[in-house]
Amino acid sequence: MSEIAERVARVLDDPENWPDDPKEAVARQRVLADRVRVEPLDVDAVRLVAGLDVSYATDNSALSAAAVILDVQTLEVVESVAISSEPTFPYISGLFGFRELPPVLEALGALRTTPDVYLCDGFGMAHPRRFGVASHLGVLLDLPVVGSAKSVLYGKHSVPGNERGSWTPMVAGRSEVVPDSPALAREGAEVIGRVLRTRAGVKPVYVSVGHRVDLEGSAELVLRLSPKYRVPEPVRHADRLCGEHRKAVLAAKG
DNA sequence: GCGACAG
DNA sequence: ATCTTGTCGC
Repeated sequence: MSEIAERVARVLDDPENWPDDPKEAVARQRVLADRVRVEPLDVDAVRLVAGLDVSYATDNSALSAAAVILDVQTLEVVESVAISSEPTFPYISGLFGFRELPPVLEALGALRTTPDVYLCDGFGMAHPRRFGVASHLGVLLDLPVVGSAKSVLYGKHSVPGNERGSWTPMVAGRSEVVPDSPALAREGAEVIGRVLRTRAGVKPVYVSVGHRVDLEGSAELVLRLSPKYRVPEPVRHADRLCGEHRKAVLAAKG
């Protein structure tokens, strides 16, 4: 059993990690959020990235997770895993991890290749309690995780330029005030993420630090992983795979 | 009290 | 997230 598989087993087996009540879940987030660490990410040193995603039926009857490892240089799939299970926690905005991480962890435990970085479809620190699913996963396993979301949950920002690669900062807070230069220069502006245009003229993605990476490196990595489409390749592959897997399991069950 | 609300 | 036809554009 790999080192990561062992960590996964310990994390899944600890009841403390899986509250069944939203109130307890929020309390748990506040505790774990203190363990989030920002560390430099040397993008040039990254070889393998694992994209993660989850798919589920509207009626909550099934839920599948996929982990797909890609070579950053060639963007070719090195290994992929998909598993299926049932939801154990409801969908509540801000409490994603408690619903999606159990199956994601199961998939990660089945991987035989060890990626350098993990990429989640969701937020890291750009979250009301600075503890989105990417941070949640990162802290549970103490591994480097980057968050890449498709819409905003929390924070304010202005709109980046239309060219691929342009970006604007996401700042903590809920007011209508956008973080223009004076606002950022102002003391106390807390940058929690980055709005990144990965494709010219197309809606941007929202990048944030999950755990043990930094925002600059995370954004650079996401941009490299999105040479053609809005969503970074590892997540696109994982999205497609878990969707197919869920349908296949559904068909098999009848 | 009211509006917002990742996937 | 999922359910889905047609449609606009490179």
